Amino acid sequence: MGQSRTRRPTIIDVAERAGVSKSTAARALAGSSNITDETRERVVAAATSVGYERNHLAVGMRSGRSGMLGLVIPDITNPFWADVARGAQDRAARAGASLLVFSSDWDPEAEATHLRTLRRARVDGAIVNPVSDNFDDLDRFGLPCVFIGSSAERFPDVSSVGSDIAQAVRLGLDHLVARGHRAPALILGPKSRLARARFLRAVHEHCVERDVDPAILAIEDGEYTVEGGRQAMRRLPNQSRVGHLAVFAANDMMALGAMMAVRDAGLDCSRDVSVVGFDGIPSGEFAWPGLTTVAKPGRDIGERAVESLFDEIEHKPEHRRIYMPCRLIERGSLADLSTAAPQRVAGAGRV
Amino acid sequence: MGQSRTRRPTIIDVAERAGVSKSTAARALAGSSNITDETRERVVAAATSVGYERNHLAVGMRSGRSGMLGLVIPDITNPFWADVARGAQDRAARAGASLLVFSSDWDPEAEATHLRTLRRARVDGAIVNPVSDNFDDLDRFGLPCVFIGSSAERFPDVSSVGSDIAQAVRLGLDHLVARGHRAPALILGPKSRLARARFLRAVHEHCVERDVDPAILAIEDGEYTVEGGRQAMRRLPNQSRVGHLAVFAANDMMALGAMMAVRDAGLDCSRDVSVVGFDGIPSGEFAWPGLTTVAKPGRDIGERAVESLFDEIEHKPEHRRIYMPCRLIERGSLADLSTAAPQRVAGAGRV
DNA sequence: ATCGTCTGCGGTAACGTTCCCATGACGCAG
DNA sequence: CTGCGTCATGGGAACGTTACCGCAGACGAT
Repeated sequence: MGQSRTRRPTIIDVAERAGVSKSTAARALAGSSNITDETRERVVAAATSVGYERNHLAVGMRSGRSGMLGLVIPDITNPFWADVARGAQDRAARAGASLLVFSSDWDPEAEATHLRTLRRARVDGAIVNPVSDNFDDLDRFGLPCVFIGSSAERFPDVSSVGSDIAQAVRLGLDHLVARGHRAPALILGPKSRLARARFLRAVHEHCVERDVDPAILAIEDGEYTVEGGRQAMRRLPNQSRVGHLAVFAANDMMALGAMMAVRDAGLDCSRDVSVVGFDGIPSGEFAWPGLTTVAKPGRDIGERAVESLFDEIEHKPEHRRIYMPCRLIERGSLADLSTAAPQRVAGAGRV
Repeated sequence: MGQSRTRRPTIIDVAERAGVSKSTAARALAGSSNITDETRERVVAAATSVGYERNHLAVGMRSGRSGMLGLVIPDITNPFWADVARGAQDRAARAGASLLVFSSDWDPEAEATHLRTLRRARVDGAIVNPVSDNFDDLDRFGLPCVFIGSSAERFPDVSSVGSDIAQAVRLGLDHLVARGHRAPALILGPKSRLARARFLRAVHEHCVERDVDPAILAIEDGEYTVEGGRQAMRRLPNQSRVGHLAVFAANDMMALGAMMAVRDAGLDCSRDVSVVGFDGIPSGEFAWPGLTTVAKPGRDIGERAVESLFDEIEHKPEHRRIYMPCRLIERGSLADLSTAAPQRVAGAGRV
């Protein structure tokens, strides 16, 4: 309504008002060297009185630093990634930087487009969950860069932050074993994804330590979606062999889909089938039964990624790989077979 | 790895390479007037060969337009708001603009801080879900601005985009009535929120049209959270009076909380109690039973908000209020009493 | 008293872009 | 042949900021 559509005041307006040169005004506002207290106060007073606000574009132009960071994630609509974005945004804001967020939709082309946009916007650096497998595309960023997620492993020369999948798998399996499920079936992501391989490797190691032959584990693949989990569950050998089927899914969405498949089949989750997920998305809390899952610290990952990115921008050339610990969230989707009358599975002992 | 850490090429580099002046290079790259085809081609070739990319900071500085927009929402972690952000981001990208996203956490102070940050970043405009009730704070933006959400009603002089709550309530109530629930209880948000009043008004109108006295509706308030819904549900007069309790919640999170309270009480949702939500968040799909809800078009709202913001920036001074239609998502949380043997409620007729 | 040094401040250039104006070449009409 | 209009191009300024350099005055030391 009443807001005057006039030009925003510049440092020159401030200088004139304070009766000094713009150099002096700039120095006073920068807070630094060789200024009389009296002058500084006059400048500061003038600045607030005209409502001066430093123009970041001009600063960026002069300094070569825009004070902006980019974040490219597969899907801001997925609560896990939103959590990452949230952490990154907070951490950036604390350092006085702003965050440009883009969703790549798992599309390498969209990813490339967004990265070009970020470069043009002159962001100081970017955090990317690489969807593309193409090293050349990524190498040509010409931008300080930090990767998120397992696929980052593909690019050994770029700093990365991710969750500690080995520890997470261990957490999930320990819990399963403690509840009497010694050889759970696995629902994994597409074979093309590196995360799948890492998950599987961790499972194998855990099995070997427990003298369980990993080969006996039933495995189904699917897309990282509800529908993918649902279909994978349907393909899983049903519990003809064992009295109770336990499933460890590599993703909460898939786990929820698996639970739906269980219901579709007229069975009961946790009585007939146990499900453990991986991610820690809020939907798992509202499912019935609540989804027991291994939660990734999305927010922390976002924060650490920004910190790593700052290091990268400062040319501290220590490319690092950071793995954040996950934690188990126990809800109702896992049956406790350990205290119940031992069934075939629980009593199977070492296979 | 091998990327050279050299200076990014400027238009002057392009000009030199093409053997023309920077003015000519600029004209050629702008695609416009009075350029020989031959020169233009030479410049374009030079540009691609040195990998030139226009510096948006410099453009912004020269033109006074940064090509960036701001979005301030309560919580990016909430899927509904993430959806809004997604729509806004897409629409902005289509117009060649970038989006700065901030979460205010329902905190007026954080909101003010973020708006200051946006002003300093020299965004061309901002989309805000106003948390603050303080008109002065908001008026002093000095930024082209579009509001989202019901609270925007408080500020009649600012364009706004929101969901059509009247239509949404009608949709929900029509569905409830069609299923035989003539007088559902309501779980609403805090009295301070304008959205509550609008919701309630729409309910009243609907009741009056059906010759139902609105006063007979049981109403409980709560925070817009799962816990808020859970507690509100507990306070609701239980079904001593009526055989079956139907609840219309003003928010999906509250609806999910209500469903949890039903389970806590040892009752069954949809057999003993029906619940209808409002928002359309994904969690409602995975709850059991699936949450029947009125879904807001978050993504569309984000897109339209950006379009309105562009109008605002162009100084088209038609402050407008846009209400987007909602749609019903039918899942399992609502019992159908219309076909079943009419119970007391269904048979109650007009009260 | 003179010289050197230090301190506070002003002038100016530079970041990369675009826009306005000037300049020179060329064609065409008088 | 001259004058004028048109068109492609070049030169320069401006956007707002900061860093560097230089200058003037003050003050201590010789």
